[in-house]
Amino acid sequence: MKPIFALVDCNNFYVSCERVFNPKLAGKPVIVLSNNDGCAVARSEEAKAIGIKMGAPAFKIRSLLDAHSVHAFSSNYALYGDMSRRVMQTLTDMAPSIEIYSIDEAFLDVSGMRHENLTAYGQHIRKTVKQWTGIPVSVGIARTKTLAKIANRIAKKSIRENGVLDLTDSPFLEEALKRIDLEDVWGIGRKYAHRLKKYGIHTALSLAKLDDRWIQKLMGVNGARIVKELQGISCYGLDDSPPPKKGIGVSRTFYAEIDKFDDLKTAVSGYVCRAAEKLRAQKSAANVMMIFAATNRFKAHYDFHIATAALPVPTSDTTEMLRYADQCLRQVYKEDIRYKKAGVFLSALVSAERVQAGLFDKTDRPRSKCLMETLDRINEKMGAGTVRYAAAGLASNETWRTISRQRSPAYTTDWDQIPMVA
DNA sequence: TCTGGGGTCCTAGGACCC
DNA sequence: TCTGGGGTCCTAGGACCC
Repeated sequence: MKPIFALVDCNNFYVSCERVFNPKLAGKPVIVLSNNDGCAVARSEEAKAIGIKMGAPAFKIRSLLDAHSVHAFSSNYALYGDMSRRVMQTLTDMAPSIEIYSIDEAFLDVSGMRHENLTAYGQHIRKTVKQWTGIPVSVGIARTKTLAKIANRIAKKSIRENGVLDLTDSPFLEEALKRIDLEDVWGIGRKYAHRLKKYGIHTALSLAKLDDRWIQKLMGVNGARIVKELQGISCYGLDDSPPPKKGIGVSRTFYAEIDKFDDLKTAVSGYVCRAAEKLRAQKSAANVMMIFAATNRFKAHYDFHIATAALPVPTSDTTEMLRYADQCLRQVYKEDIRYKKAGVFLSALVSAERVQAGLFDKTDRPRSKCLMETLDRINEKMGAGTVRYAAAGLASNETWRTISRQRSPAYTTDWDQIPMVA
């Protein structure tokens, strides 16, 4: 049976989350900013219409924001993560199988519904998600994931489609492909679009008509797959149980630059604690740790230094990882450098259950495992950071820490911040 | 003054082996 | 002086995604 995919994509997701709890924002220009209130990472339609670009630095669009009274929010990941879970749960209940592709997108396998009216089904999804979560979504339906992406894009932009477009065996498929620019095709970024345009290829339609071997030479197997997908031949199936991550990283840009070792160590220790938590959450242990620190990449002299530690036994123990992080950081750190960003990468991950103890290992592993489990359980129940390592700093007023001047309340994840209905 | 964070996959080339 | 062929594994870098 040839597959059919539906791509459900939340409209301007972070902005929509803010609007659910603040209805006065409807119809007004709204943006959500990245960490340190740095760049615009989500924009309402009104904000896009004003000319605010994705990723625009806040300081460069300041006058635009003021002139149009744009509502700008700091990122509220606790809120967006929780709203995402609600949307995904709703979709899970409505489809035979689902692949959660990102925080605001999911592919559904709708092959079994091919005799039904898929447009009506799409409308049903839209209505239900909106009703149960308050989040508006668009639905694109097609024979391949790449085509479903395209259908979704058109559904979102075209008023006539009313948020849903089914391109399955559609006579309008060619017309749709003609309307899609190269760089809007899933898997074609700026670089490849530029290269293809030199050969006179400008739309998804001209891409779909390319010769197999020719595109393979230019873009490798991925390019050949994209072309096939555009032709309606499915190369990417539905992946409903994504494998554990192969690497885990935590990094931040500081609000103010750091030049003291102790401050840098406090910052990095915090990131290591968070990375170890993520590692344990997916039941993995790491063989390799990398610590890096860098200066401001927008200044003339850019410095980036990284040190690697091979962990003798794969571990997810925070205490142990903090020790190695300290060693690495001593190799990285230099006086008289003003650091703007630092982070940790954990790689060569293995399943925590299959860790072999080293011959000369002196660590009491069962004991440390028990401690970590207790720590994670308390923090899950009582809120993140209830119990934490002193190494990561107890003060929250250091000048380098990430700031969020315009953060909305944690409406759905904190009892003290739940909206009241009077 | 002020510019995010976290991932994936593929490929080419080097090291090494028989 | 002459200097094969084929395979695997690993790594760095490039390109992409949200």
